[in-house]
Amino acid sequence: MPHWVTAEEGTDTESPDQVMLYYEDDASEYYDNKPDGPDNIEEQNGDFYDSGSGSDEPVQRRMRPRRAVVLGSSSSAGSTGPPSGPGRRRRCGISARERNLRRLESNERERMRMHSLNRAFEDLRRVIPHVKKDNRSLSKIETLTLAKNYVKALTNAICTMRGEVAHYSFNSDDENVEPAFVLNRRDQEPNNNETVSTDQQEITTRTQGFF
DNA sequence: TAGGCCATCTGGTCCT
DNA sequence: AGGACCAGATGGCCTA
Repeated sequence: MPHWVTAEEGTDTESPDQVMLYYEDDASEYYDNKPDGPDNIEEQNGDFYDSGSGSDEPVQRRMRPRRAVVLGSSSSAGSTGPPSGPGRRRRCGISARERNLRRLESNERERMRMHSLNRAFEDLRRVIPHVKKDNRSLSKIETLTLAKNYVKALTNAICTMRGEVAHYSFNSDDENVEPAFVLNRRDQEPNNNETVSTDQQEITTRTQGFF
């Protein structure tokens, strides 16, 4: 466990508005040696892999360095809501140790939440036809933009097949992402055992040129 | 070196 | 009350 140091360590009577918490150098134990637990990140040959997602892609795992943190001050996120600082609401009857524990638990939950969000992004990347650019995976914004375009293109294809007018047109914003379009995912994923139906091939062919 | 992308921390707000 | 969600801040990594 990290050694949390407060301005008045050992007392529960400090004003939360003036307490400064910081990690000592040996606090890296919490970050570097703590079990990975639910996110299933495994280190292999210096790279980290997400065994939960089934991906062979190395998962970037960058440890944020410990830095001084002032609790109780109106730091980054206080732009909205009531003014903070002296007089701000405080939890009654919660010791500094308890607050620290809550904060660490909250951080862990937030980390898990972001990991699950990233897994969802990875799943989305897998189902969007694209070609890796410079041998790198799609960024998040590219993934979302491509997905949007893909849905629009598929919708238009369906409309065309029904003899209806296409629902969507593609504007310049849609062209921000320019990864080449892959006609057949099986070309991209040789081990993919999925079968592509005739209708799917038809749709795929009709969406050519939208990406 | 600047800029893009990202992970993480953090505190406020919303929801159950 | 506590967890989920959100957005701002920060700093590391990578590439042009």
